Amino acid sequence: MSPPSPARRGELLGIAAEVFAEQGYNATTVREIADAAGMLAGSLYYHFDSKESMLDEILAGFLDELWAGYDGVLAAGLGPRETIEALVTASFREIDRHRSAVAIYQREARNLAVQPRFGYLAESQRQFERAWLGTLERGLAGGSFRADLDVRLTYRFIRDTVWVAASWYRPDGQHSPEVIARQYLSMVLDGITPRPS
Amino acid sequence: MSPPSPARRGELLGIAAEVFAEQGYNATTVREIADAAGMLAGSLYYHFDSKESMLDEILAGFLDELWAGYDGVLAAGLGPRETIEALVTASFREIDRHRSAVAIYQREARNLAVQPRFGYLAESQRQFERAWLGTLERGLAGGSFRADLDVRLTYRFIRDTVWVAASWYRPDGQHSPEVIARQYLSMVLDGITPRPS
Amino acid sequence: MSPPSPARRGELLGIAAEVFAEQGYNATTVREIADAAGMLAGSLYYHFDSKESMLDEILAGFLDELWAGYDGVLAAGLGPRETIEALVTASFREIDRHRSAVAIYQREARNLAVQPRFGYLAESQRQFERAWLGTLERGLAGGSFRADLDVRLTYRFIRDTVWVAASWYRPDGQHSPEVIARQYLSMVLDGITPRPS
Amino acid sequence: MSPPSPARRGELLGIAAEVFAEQGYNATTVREIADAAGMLAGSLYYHFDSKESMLDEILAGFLDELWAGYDGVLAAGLGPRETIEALVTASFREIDRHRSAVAIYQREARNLAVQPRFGYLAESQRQFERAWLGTLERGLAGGSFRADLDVRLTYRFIRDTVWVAASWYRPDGQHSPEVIARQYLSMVLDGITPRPS
DNA sequence: CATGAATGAGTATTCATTCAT
DNA sequence: AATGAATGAATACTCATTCAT
Repeated sequence: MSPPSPARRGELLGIAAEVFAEQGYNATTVREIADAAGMLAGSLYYHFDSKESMLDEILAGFLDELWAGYDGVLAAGLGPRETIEALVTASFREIDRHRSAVAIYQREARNLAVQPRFGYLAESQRQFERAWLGTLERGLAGGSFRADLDVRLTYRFIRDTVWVAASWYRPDGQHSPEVIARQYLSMVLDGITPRPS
Repeated sequence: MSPPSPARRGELLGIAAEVFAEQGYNATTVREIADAAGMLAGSLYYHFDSKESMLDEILAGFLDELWAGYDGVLAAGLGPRETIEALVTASFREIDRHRSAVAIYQREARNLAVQPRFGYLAESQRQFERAWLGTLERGLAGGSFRADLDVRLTYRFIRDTVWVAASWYRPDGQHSPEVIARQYLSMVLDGITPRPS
Repeated sequence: MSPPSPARRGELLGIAAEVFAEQGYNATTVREIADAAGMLAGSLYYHFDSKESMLDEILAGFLDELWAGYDGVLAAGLGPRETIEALVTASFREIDRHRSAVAIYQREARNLAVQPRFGYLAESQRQFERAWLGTLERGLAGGSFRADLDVRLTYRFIRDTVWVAASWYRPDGQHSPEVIARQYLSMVLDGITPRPS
Repeated sequence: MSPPSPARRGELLGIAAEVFAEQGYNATTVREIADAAGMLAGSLYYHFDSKESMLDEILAGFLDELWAGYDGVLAAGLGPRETIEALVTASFREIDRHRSAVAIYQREARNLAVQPRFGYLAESQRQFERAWLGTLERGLAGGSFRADLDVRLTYRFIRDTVWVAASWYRPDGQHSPEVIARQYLSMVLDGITPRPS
C-alpha cells in the first residue's frame, strides 16, 4: 500500500546496474540481481514493474546527468578546441560516476534504440552527433583542426575512443577522470608521434 | 548440385555470425539463425553440436586468421612505427573480412573468456597485449613515439580505437579497409590538430 | 525396389536386441543401433518400418521360440514335478539363446502389453500363467508339492526367479543352461537348508 | 495452511517415484510428474534442480533406509540362517514402505551405476554382495546350508527372488510384508517339495 | 516489505522419421 | 542399399512475472 521508498529504489538500481554491466542485460537474471541485493527475486517487483523498467531507469538517469553536463559545455560559448576538450572531460567524469550505466549503454543501446520505449536513446544519439559534428565543422572552418579530416570518421573516432574506456576504466586514487581525459586529449589532439619542436 | 558438407557448414556459420553480431549472442535464438538459413531450428543440429559450438567456431576461425596476419607483421622486423601501422592495417583488413566475428568478439569476449572452453580468448588477449605493448615500448625507447606517453593507456587507446570501428564499419566501394586504416593512423599518429609545418 | 534381404534383417535385429538389452529400449537411439551396425540412422529404415517394429520382431521371435519349447513340454504328458523341471530347463535354454530378447522382455513387457500392437505379450502372459498354475495345482493335489503352498505366490516365485537370471546370465564354457537349470531346480525344489537324511 | 518446504518436497518425491516406477524413468516426462502433482512442469524446478536430481533423492533415500535396517541385522550377531531370515524380512519391509523406489532401483540401477553421480549405487551393490555372500559362506561352513550350494548362484537366487517381488507386491490387509517374507523364506529354505518327516 | 510458491511462455536440444540422390 | 540432409514433434529446463500471506 505504502509507496516504495525512493532511497531503497536507488540502492537497488545501483546493484542492478553493476550486475547488468558485468554480465550483460540479457544474461542477467532477476534472481541474480535479487541475490546481490540480499532478497528474493519476487521481492524486486514491489519496487519495480519489470526487469526492463530497471534498465530503463538506469539508462534514463545516466543520460539525464550526461546531458546536464554537455548542455553546460555547449552553452558556454567556447572555441571548438576548448569545446572538444570540455566534452571529453565531461564524458570521462560521467564514466567515473556512472561506470556501470555507461558500460550498459555501450553494449545495449544499439539494440534497444529501436524499441518505442527506448526511443529516447535514439534521440540522444542524434543530439550527440549534432553537437560533436557541429563543433568539429566549426573547428575545421576556423583552422583549429587539420584541414584534411573526414569529419564523420573523426566524430566516430573520438566518440568510440572515449566511451569504450568505460569497459576497462576503474576508478582508483591515481587516475582521476580529469587525468585520464587530459591524457586521452593529448593523444587525440596531437597524436602519439613526437612533434618537431 | 548441393555443396559438400564443409561448404554448408561455412555458409551456416556465416549466417549465424551475422545474426549474433546483429542481436548479440544471448539474445539470438537458434530459431532465428535457422530462419535466416531457411531451415528449421532442429536441422542446425545436424551440422553443429550446439549454439555455443557455432559461436566457438566463429571466434576461433576469426582469431586464427587474425593471428596469421599479425604473425606475418611481427616477423617482418619492421620498426616500431611501421609495425603499428602494419598491425592497424591488418586489423582493418580483418574487420573487413570478418566484420560480424569482430563485432561478436567485441561484445562477448570478456564474459566468455572465463569459461574453460573459451580459454583461448584469454590467451589471445595476452598475446595481443604483449605484441602491442612491446612495440610501443620499443618505439618509446627509440624515440618513435612521444616520451610522455602512458604505455598501457596508449595501448588501450589504439586497441579500442581500431576494434570498435567494427561496430559501424560497412564495406563499400569508397572506403576500403586500407583507406580507413590510413585515415585512422593519421589521427592516431599525428592527432587532429594541425601540425606547425 | 528389391526387398531387403532377410539375412541382413536378422543380423540387424540381433544388433538392435543387444543394444536394447544393454541400455533399455527408450534410452536407445536409432543412431546407436546404426552405429553398432556400421551404417547411418536413416539407412535402417530401408530394412524396418520403425524402431518399434524392430522391438516387435525381436519380442515376437523370442516368444515364438519359447512357446515352441513350452508346447513340446506341456504336450509330453509328464508328471507335475517333471513338467516344472522341463519348463525351467526350457526357460534357461531360451535365456541362453536369446539373452538380449529375454532381458528386453523383462524390462519392457509390462508397459508394452497395454498397447494394441503388443497385445500378444499380454496373451502370452496369460497362457504362461495358465500353464504354470495348472501344473502347480496338479502337483499340489497329487502330493508332489508341499500342501501348505500358496499357489499364486509360488508361481510368481518361480517365474521371477528363473527369468530374472537373464539379467546376469552370461554364457561361458562352465555354466551351460542345463547346469544352471539343475542348480536352480535343486534350490527351488529342495531349498537351501540341508535335508535330514 | 500450506505445509513447509521439506514436506512438500517429500510429497512431490513420492509422486515422482510412483510415476517413475509405473512408466520407467526415461519414459516419464517431467510434465507427467507435474500433472500427477497438480502443477505445471516448470513449477517442479522450484523444488528440484532436475529430473535426475529427483531420481537421485528417491534412490538415495531408499538406500539410506535400507541400510539402516540391514546394519541393524548385521550388527545383531545372529547365526547365518537367522541372519538370512532377518535380511529377507527387512527387505520385504522395505519393499512395503518404498515400493516405487525399489521398483525404480530394480529397473534403472544397472545403467545408472556407471555415472559418477550415482556411484553410490555401485558402492551399495558391493556392500550388499559382501553382506549376503559372507552370511552364506558362514552358513555353509557351519552346516546351516547344504554343502553342495554354489554360493554366488545362491546369492543371486535369493537377491533376485526377494527384490523382484517389488514389481508385483501391493500391500493389502491380508499380506503384510512379514507374512510374505515368511512364505518366501519357507520356499527358499525348504523348497517346494514335501520334506520326508 | 519481503517470502514462498507457482505460472506460462519461451529456448536449446533430441530424435525418430523421411526422402532425393 | 546406403547416404546426407532435413523435418517436426517432443522434452527438459529457464526465467520474468504474479500473488496470497
